[in-house]
Amino acid sequence: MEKTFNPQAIERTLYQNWEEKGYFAPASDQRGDRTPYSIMIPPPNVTGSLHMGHAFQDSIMDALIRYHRMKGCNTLWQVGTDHAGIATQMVVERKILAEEGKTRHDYGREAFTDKIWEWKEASGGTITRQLRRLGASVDWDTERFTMDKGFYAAVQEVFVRLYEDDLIYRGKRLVNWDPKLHTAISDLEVENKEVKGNMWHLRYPLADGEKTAEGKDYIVVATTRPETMLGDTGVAVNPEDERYQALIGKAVILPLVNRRIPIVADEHADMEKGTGCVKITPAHDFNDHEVGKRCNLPMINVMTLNGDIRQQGEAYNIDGTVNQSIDTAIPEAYRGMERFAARKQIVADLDALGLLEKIDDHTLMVPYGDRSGVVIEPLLTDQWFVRAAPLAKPAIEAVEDGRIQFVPKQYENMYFSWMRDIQDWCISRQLWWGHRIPAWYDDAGNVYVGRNEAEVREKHNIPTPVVLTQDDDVLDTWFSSALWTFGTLGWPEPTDRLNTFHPTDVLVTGFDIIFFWVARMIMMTMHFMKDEDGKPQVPFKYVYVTGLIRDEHGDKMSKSKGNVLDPLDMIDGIDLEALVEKRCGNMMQPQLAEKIEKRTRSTFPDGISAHGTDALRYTLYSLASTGRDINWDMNRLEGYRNFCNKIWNAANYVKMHTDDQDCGNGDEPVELTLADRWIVSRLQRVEAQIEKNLSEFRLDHASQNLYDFVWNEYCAWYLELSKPVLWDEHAPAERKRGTRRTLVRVLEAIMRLAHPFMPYITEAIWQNIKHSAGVAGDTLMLQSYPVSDPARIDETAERDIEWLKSFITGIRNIRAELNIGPSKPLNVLLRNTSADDVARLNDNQTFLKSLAKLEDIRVLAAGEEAPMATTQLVGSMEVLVPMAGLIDKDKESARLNKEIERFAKEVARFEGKLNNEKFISKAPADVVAKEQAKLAEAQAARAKLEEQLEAIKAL
RNA sequence: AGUCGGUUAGCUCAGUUGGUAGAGCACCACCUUGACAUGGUGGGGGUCGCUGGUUCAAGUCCAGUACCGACUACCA
Repeated sequence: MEKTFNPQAIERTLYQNWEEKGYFAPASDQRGDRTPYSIMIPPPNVTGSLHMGHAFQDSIMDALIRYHRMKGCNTLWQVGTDHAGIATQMVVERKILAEEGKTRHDYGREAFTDKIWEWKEASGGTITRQLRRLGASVDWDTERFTMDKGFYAAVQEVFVRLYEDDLIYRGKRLVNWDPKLHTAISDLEVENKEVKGNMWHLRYPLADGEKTAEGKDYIVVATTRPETMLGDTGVAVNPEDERYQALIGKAVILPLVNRRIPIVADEHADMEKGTGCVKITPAHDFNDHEVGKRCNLPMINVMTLNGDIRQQGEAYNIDGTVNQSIDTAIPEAYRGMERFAARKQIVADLDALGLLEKIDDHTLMVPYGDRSGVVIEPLLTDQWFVRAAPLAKPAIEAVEDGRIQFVPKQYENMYFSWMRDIQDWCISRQLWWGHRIPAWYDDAGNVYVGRNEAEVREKHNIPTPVVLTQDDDVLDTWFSSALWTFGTLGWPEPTDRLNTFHPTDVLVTGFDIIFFWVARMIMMTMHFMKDEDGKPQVPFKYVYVTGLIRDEHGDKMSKSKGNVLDPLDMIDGIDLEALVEKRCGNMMQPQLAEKIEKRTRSTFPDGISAHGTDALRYTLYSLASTGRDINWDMNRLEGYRNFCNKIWNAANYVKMHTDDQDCGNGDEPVELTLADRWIVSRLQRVEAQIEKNLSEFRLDHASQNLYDFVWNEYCAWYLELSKPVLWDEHAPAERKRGTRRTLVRVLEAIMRLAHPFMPYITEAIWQNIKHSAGVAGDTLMLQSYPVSDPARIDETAERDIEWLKSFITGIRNIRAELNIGPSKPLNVLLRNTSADDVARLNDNQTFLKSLAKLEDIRVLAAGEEAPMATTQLVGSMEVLVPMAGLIDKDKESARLNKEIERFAKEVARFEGKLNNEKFISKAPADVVAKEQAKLAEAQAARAKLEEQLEAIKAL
């Protein structure tokens, strides 16, 4: 082993070896009871790269997988990537525009999708390479892609069956239209942002000479979108509204357009808001659309797919059929105008006509496309939808009755609130990259759905001369990823893999995609996957919802903020210039570069040093608490890098004393010291803690348990306690043998315990010590996970070591207080010793002398006068360090006074409690007894310290 | 507007069924002793957002309140 821990020297070769040997595959391992345990990786975008969120979630999955694999489960971690429709298509479109000045239309559909496949082949490996660096023990043999052949078949099958079950339909509906990307998007892909805008109050003249109650010949409607008035087909007032009772059923003349539109009564109109009159544009507003349905108002579409004003409106009845009776002319002035320009013009024209009552400032929520960043337009188009409510019902029940559990549980609320009010899901996208919808049309516009054209022809008896054309649209990416748990296992074929590994055990994901993915996966899986009794199968038993990793200030990591941290840079390190280039180069908004550069230079003046994968992973585990936001902290990373170093050096020490030595693996007798028995006992406890915390997905606690044990017990105390035994030439062979054996076996157990968290360093060390520890095997990965054995918990040894520790700490305390160097040997005297103290003293002279650097320890004889000394208490025993000439009277008095005060406070607190009648009578007896014992102890301590103070003063 | 989080040491965060507040980093002092200075030893530092209530006992349970945040819906 190298002298200092150097992660880069070990990581790559270890991973390669694991992968080559096939240890990640379920079949590689034949130990244990082989209970299936499976996790499906949330498929990252195929052309993406690993960010902190991936590193976080994948590290958690790897820990769970490695833990269960070591426990002897038949373990599958399914890996794969997502074709990521819009995201990938956009990347390639941008690329060809930048490199060739072409658009996708220059290429044509087929050539363009070929181009994307090329790009996928070229850059698709990045994220999987990075997964390897992270140590992810995924089963590479069965890697999947959401557009591979098998998945394609699964998607077609699902679509066809849902259509046959009347759970998919096509229709002209109002959808969220992205005028830049030219596609419909689902509700979830719309981001509502608060924007400062205006409210325009418009006068609509009444028809037929009608007058309002106030005698005016117009009514006033308020709107934030005046341009849509071109498509108004009514004005609504509340049926209860007395002001307008007389006008219901009458009409207004729509200004500029001069269309006569009715005044209708609908509860949508709020009497409290504005004037109480609302213009109704059923083709351009979701609420108005509903009003249109209720009041049977036609819809007039006045916008193009670009979001410009049409040359001529399109009229539909509310059921979507074409309406030819309405005049859909659009005033010439606005034809072809961009939507926001049209808004300006229309307002100006209304003003000129004296129809603009007033303009108010108004803050409103505006919908933006999450990919394009442009304002979304509600638009009437033909789209495919999934009827969500029937699918949601069993999916809700599965969470209600606990077949699926969210961890932390609070996320169930989020799930329920969305699922119980679920809207139909628009699944068609006007893109080229994705799963093409398996629907065909004939010239008459009839639609046929089937697995392929041949099937469609056969089923519907369509002769060859009839031309069928396939639907141009593709499916929402989330439609295919909703099939991930069973699609990856071979469905629709009834494969062994499906039978063995479905339902999966746990889904690890962020709360941000509960709606996008988790909910839809539950719905789809429960519809298609049934167990032997025909009951719906859930996709997974647990949903472990992680928080989102943010930067050190709690800000979301984003390229435009320049605060993105690349997990690979944590592992391998990066110099400042490279980091600046990475953050500022190739930016969509170059004007931010200067600010980002400045920020980067001040946050990382020396770049980022290499910390290794294990340190990165350990940091992620330690941060994996139940909160929703997780603030990244470089200091923690450094702390855990140090932890790795600590482990490495401890292993060096162990090797130094065990390599080629008799480690008690044969038949020779061994003697176990108190320290040996103690560390074995403590090991059982930490094993139990880790087991419990892993079962509750508290990896933060588990990693903390391990850290405490390794650093504060094994390294800080046990290794020190082993030294006097191993250094002592005269120590009996069986004792040395026992200590060597314990030393190396506990280290070996620690390596197994820690392996799911820090796979590299543990494997590297384990390979070095396995022989001394008396274990065989090619890899730590397939060793059994340590199980706590309650029979090996030794409470006596634990109490004895506590005594020893407080003795040693007491001496160290005196050294620090009196400025006595750690290497200066001391003589100590003991007073007020109990039988236990004497016994412990006799058993542990060597330990005490070595760790506290003592020359002699002697119990004061009865009646013997104690010399001038400074004192520490170990329970009721007094440890005296004679201070011939050393004493600083003032300093020592001050120290004693401080101690006395501390105990006096305690005494007061306990006395107060115990004098409380109610406490005595109501608190449980054991609590009272404990308080009494504490009081007595504090009182005794105070008394002794006071005695000493007197003695000092008397000097 | 609704739902759900958060508010604990200078910073980032733990705190499991109510029983005298913890970690890492930072800080102070001392120490290069035969695993480790990416280290060791000792130490300082918190009226647990605020107000009430339940209880012998509240960071922990209940009610209210302030601030911060997320999500959902809506605002003509």
